[in-house]
Amino acid sequence: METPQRQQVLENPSLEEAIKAIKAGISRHRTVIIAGNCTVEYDGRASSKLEQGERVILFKGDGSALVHRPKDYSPVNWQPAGSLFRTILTQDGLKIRVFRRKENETMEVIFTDLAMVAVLDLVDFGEFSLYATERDMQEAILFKPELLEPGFRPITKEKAVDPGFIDILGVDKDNKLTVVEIKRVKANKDAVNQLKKYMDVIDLDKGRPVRAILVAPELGKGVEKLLKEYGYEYKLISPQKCSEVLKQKKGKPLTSFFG
Amino acid sequence: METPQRQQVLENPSLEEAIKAIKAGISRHRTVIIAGNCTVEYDGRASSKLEQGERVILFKGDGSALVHRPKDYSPVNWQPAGSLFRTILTQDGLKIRVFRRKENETMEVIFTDLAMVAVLDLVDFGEFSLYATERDMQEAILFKPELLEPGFRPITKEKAVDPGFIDILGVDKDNKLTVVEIKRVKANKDAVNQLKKYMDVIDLDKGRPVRAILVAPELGKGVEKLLKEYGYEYKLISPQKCSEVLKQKKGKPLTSFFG
DNA sequence: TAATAAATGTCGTTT
DNA sequence: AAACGACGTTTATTA
Repeated sequence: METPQRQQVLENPSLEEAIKAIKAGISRHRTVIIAGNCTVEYDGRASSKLEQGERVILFKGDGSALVHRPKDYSPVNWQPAGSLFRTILTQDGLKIRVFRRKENETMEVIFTDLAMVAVLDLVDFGEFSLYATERDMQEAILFKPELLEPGFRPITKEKAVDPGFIDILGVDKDNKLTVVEIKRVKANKDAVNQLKKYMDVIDLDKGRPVRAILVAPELGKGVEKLLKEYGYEYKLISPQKCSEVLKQKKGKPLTSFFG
Repeated sequence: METPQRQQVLENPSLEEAIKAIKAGISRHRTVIIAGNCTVEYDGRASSKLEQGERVILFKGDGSALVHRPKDYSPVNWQPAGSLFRTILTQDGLKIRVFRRKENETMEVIFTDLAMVAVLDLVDFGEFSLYATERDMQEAILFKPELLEPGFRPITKEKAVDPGFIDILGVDKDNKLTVVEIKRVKANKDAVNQLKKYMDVIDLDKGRPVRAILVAPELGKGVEKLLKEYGYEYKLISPQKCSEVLKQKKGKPLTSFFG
């Protein structure tokens, strides 16, 4: 009886050697890394063809797959999680077919030469925390409304109106209704238009003066002018600052979760 | 004198063994794959912290880096091409610092245990061709205008107007000016609004009736209604169909290029 | 360098 | 299942 290995690494294996390890790895939902000469075809929402060349391909236990060339951050071909893998030895080489039912998409990788095959049993329960998202900014302003301006009091968050959701709806020190739109990066004209959509329906509903404030760390070209045209205001707040405020509130950010 | 190896694969190496291979690989712009137990910290536009766990990390010769957990298509942390790597052995473990000057961003991976280190010299000049992009659809309609409707004649493509670029501007069989907006996936309300922005300035400029046609393989909810409100039209064309047409035109798609 | 629009965008949330 | 918006979006194109 064989001892189950936690990992298996093959260097320059034959296709026959490799296929056994790959099939075993995939069926056990291991992480399979293959480096070698291959072609890739994709057919689905679009279609693509990648000619012969040496790449690194990752097959993960959740059914996601990535084809990485020796350059670039983004994979040249891929399929998201939930795909099905089928590995067979053909006369063209070692073929791994990745099928995603949801989008009826297929990606086929055919290896002619293998430099390395690694089958790994990765254990990863590490917590991932991302700080300074737009949600963090919203939370920070709700927790400490004076970040926006003295006397501001939030009424609701994610207030549903016809065109969508108002990030924060509140009243200012003079009890005037105030619509707050938050962007965590430089705000462009679209952000102002989004704000205008909310203002249009708010105006209709109440028929009384309402303030509109765009919150962002920076404004894009022509955005200040556009804000002036509509009579809206701008408040510079950085996501970093909000992150700081949230750290006071609690040890962990909202966006923490467990693997 | 050593024979320069084309690749080096270390299984369960010590940090001391590994660092030599990694440093050599990075300095020669090789593709370096590391699997092992690590923590990751990121600081830049946002910031993040990833606690201990086993992952696969890719470092590419162009300065891109990816941290992949055993699940998910997308990397949990990354840096795009152009980043600088610095590898050092600290008392916390083997630390690889990835710095991107452009955004002033830093990603730090600290390995405490290594399952595998692979340094590969990948050679990849394979041509990549992607079919059925929005650009392909535009080209197809320009090449065979009857795809849109009989008698249609394009005047210009990518016509610059104040809000942006009109995909195709042409005249119909009755010589009426026609604005064509192309979407390669299901068109939503934004597509209609984009079309409206163009129509607003076209109307202003000419003061004569203009047709607006939204081209897409499908319409989202409420889009047909919105089109009717504005008096715009819809023409169903699939990117696949356009791809077919282009194949007639020439052997290769427009979007082919060389590595 | 900044702005704009596309992407096999992906990914979450809500209807 | 579709719609909607955020994303450390990334990427390409153009002014």
